[in-house]
Amino acid sequence: MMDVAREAGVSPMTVSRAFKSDSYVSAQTRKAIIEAADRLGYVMNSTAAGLSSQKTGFIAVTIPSINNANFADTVRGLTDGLRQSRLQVLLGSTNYDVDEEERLVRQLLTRRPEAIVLTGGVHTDKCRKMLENAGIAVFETWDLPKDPIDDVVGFSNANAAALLVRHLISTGRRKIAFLGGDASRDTRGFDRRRGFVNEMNAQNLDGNRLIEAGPPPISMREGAEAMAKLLTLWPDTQAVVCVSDLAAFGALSECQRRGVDVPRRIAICGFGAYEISEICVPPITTIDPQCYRIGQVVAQKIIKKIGLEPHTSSNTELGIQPSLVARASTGNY
Amino acid sequence: MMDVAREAGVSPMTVSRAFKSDSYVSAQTRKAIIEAADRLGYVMNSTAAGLSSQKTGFIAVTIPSINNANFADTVRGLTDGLRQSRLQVLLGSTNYDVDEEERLVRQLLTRRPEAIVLTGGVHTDKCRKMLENAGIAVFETWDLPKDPIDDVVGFSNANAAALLVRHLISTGRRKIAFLGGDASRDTRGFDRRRGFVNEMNAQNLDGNRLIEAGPPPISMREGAEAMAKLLTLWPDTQAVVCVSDLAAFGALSECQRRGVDVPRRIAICGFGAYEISEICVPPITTIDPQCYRIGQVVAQKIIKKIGLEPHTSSNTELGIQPSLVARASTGNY
DNA sequence: TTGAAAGCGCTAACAA
DNA sequence: TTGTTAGCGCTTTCAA
Repeated sequence: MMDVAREAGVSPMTVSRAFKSDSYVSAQTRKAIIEAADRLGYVMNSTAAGLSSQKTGFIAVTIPSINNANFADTVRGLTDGLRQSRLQVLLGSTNYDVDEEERLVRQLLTRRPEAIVLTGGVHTDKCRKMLENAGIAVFETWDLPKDPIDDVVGFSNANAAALLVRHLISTGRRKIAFLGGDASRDTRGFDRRRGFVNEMNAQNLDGNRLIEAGPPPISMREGAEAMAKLLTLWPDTQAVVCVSDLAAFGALSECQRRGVDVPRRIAICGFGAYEISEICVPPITTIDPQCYRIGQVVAQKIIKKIGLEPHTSSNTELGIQPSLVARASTGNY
Repeated sequence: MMDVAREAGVSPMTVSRAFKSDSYVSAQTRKAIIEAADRLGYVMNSTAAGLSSQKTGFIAVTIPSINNANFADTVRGLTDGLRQSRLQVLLGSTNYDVDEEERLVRQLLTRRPEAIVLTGGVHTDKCRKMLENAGIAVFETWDLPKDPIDDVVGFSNANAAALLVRHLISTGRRKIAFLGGDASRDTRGFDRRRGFVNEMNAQNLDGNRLIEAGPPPISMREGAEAMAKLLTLWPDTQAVVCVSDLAAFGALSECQRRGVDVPRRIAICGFGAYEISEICVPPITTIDPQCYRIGQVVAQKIIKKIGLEPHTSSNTELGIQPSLVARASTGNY
């Protein structure tokens, strides 16, 4: 920066100002400085800027897996929402594991992000404590935790699953199964199963047709295998709620392979409104959790909060309303 | 850190050492320091550490879209490969746009990453210059640029497409179409099309059956629409090479909707070895570009290079060998 | 194995 | 609108 200042014939401080869009620098001085910087191939050093200003410009984000279109959509919403700001997403993935999440959160906090966005509302005690101590805005998403750390932008996975159950019942099905992972890690998947069981019981139906397809996340292949298991165990099943569209598509493909008619012989629904559920034949009934919108809303809230500093907890939990998308895979019974 | 030092009864320098796994600190001193830090809720400040040591621990990575399982797999391979090191991925997406890439690269370089990993080998002049000036290892991936900036871990998209053409010809097809985006942005998609046309010409076949499905990336829906167009324009087409598995699955779904038999009436192949191509009915012939492996290899190279500093260009371009995965969607002609 | 002094490259605060 | 001074929280270097 000193080199640029010398080249442009100004003080380093003026160079610093020229690189911040808001600061008061005369247009021609700024132009001269930018040109000098270009000539010298100078690129700002955000590390030094962050140390000095105590503002790193980072928004830390944790997702279970980078390989999941739902979470990727939330990150897109967040990134797009922050594009016009000085803020930049710093992303890490937890592999659906709270201990891994704790490690990741610790690592991310060393970067002094100005806010942190978590997927899910279940964390280790240590992790929770670190987050509370960090003195920054904390967002829990994709869930509705009973005792939130700070702010929440999410929805009830249990209620969303119940929506599917009622839809299936309204189309005349009674013998309904749930296909998901084991309850070990994916708490959102577990909540969906809980929502399924509760709603089945509330409707005086048997909520015990549960197929476990291994540790989350469930792949298409595992969905197919689980469907094979289901057809063997309870061949009279009339409908199945799958923990995600990927599992649901796997299940559908297994039916196609076996010549099992969907939806007449068995109805299938998924979760997540992945593109595939819209395009496959028949298209799959699903829940749209509004992934992109979750990210967008978090971005808006962050911009609003980081304006008023230091962090003032305004804590207006925002419920997302997942919507049922009824399609042919649950029609014509 | 001074507070922790006071709490533990040592100097700040000793605390600093205690937090670096390699440094010489007696086991009991370290234990006391870690406990003191825990009591105080202290978390290291990587910003200050980075400024002082001139090592930020960041590896910058650019991908066209976070919403693409192929690139996500490469990022996974990279992240997994760096897990045991002190290095952390700093990810950004370019939206398949070189100008956006330039902006992103500039932003990422302000964070002073110790290496940068790019998707693709086509960049703006300014972007290239910035990268050359940065004095860090630069990796171009998913491509085989003629004039690489530094190091390369990729493959020839054109050759991979030719592989598919030869496969289709070997199964008896002659009237073959290509289904992809317009050539505006996705240079890898464009290279695949080029490889298709060249190979068709080399085999004395008509390489002009090209369907453009809009700006990249091509969604499943656009793949379906493009297939509809293809069946109208050239109804006697015997096979179609799609720019990606997503487009291919869209095309397949359109055939199912119309009762067009795949592979007897028309064969379909894709690109990318996405999970869907393996699970759908019939499974889709594709190219496996070894996404995860690309990331793994880059991680290995980075660890090797960042050891020997400052950056010594060892520049051993590593060719990835994409493999053909022949499946039912191109069988039984 | 531990400590003291200096400084990484920038920005806040104040002055002109 | 521009400049001066001090210091952000660590690590490097050198000494003990």
